[in-house]
Amino acid sequence: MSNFVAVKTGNIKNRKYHTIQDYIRKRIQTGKYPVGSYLPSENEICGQFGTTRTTVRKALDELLKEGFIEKEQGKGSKVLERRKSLGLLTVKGFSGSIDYKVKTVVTKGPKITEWNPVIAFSLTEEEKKSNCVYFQRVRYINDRPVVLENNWYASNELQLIDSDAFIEGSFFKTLSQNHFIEVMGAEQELRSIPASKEVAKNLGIQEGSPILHISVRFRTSKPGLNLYGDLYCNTTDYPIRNSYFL
Amino acid sequence: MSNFVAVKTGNIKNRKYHTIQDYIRKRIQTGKYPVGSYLPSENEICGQFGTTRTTVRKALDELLKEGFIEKEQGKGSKVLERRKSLGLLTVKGFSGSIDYKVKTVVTKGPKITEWNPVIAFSLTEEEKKSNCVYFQRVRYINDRPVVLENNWYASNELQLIDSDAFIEGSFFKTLSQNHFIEVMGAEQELRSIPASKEVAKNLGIQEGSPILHISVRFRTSKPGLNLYGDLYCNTTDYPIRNSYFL
DNA sequence: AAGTGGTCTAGACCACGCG
DNA sequence: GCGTGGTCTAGACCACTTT
Repeated sequence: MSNFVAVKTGNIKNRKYHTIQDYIRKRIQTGKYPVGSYLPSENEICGQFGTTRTTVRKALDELLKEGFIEKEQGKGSKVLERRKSLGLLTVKGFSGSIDYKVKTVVTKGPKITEWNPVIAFSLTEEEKKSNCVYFQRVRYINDRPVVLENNWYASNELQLIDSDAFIEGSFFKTLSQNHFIEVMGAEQELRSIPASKEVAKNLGIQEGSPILHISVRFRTSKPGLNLYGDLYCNTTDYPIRNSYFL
Repeated sequence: MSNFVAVKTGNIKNRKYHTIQDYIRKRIQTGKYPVGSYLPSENEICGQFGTTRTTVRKALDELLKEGFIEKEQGKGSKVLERRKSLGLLTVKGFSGSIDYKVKTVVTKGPKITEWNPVIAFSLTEEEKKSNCVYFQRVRYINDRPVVLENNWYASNELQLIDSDAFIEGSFFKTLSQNHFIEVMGAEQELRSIPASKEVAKNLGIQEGSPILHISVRFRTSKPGLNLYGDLYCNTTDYPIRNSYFL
């Protein structure tokens, strides 16, 4: 009898494992499966959705790839703190180390403006037609400014989010928990350049000293929504780190 | 009856999908499944190994993650050109674009020396005890020197490979095809620094102009073997690119 | 129509972690 | 010893691509 259910499963775009995957992801994003806790066992999930372990495991495998959970044999599937950053460039000391005091200050915006021409990537037609939301942040380590960061996104794709609403100062965390939007990938261009007068002033360094400039486009799970960034990093004391595993 | 076979499958460390995965990977590395060709169909592989599609698909899934193949629904599993570079930093234009003429020249070694203290990562005890193989390369784009690259690895882990033996000038390709060693991941530190006299001379630029310095440790599938790198990049005309997807 | 990969069922035994 | 995730069998139907 339950085979009739099976017949229904192969339907157009109604993949059962997607349903399970989306359900669990949303519960993680809204904190109903808190960070550090364990998901219900695979067999329990089978019961909840009337399916088999093969299908449940496929859903969990996807969440594993997305970085929401990790698996511990003999124990269960644990909800992870943050998404595992795969290849994301991070300032040494940012996120993780306790030896550093980290602070982020929003110095401009968010406000609606025209696109800024410094962006190293070509905008889509839809983005060109739209205005954009812009904001600027300065990141501090041990009370010294280390990164000056400009960000833009198309204002027709996402409302202006006030900086007061940033969860723990993080724009991405806000996107995930309040809008269910996730970062799917990114492209970056890195250059070594002399510091301009404005950058030098913001980072408290000499004009012309070597600065790492990063231009980045983040792609998100919301089609058409990209986040563009323009970062100026003083790497003298805190180099940029990037680790990845296959 | 055939269930008795199932009983045997769960054995210690003899995962059937690993056997299949290793077999296919080795055939790809040695060119028996040439780049661009299609693997035998999943059902054929089932026949060859006396197993079911679930197991074969698990093996192919792993090869997919490792970047050796891609899947095309309705057609088959295709052998990929190179391993998909996940988060690897590459000079814009290197590997892929036809607009650039790329050349690599080995300027020093390979030869056996002492470890160089510039390496930003701490060596393992085994590495400290061993001498190391060192070589230096300069990478050109359109006949202009763009990257000066120093490399080291522990000489007790891998014999000295003569630069003449580098397949297409690539050390990693040589490792894969002749030694079945793959890169499993890497850690990198990036800094923006003024060019030293030696770097300036090698890259044909002014002493003191901003240079991107990358210190990298590649981890390989051979336990204990790491490859260390020390790169100086002139990013004025060719920025460094880094893209990744989840 | 035939062949390929994608999804799914309904079981089974194994290795691991913990009380 | 029991529950958890890890591996595997032996089938089935679906969607996509090509002949």
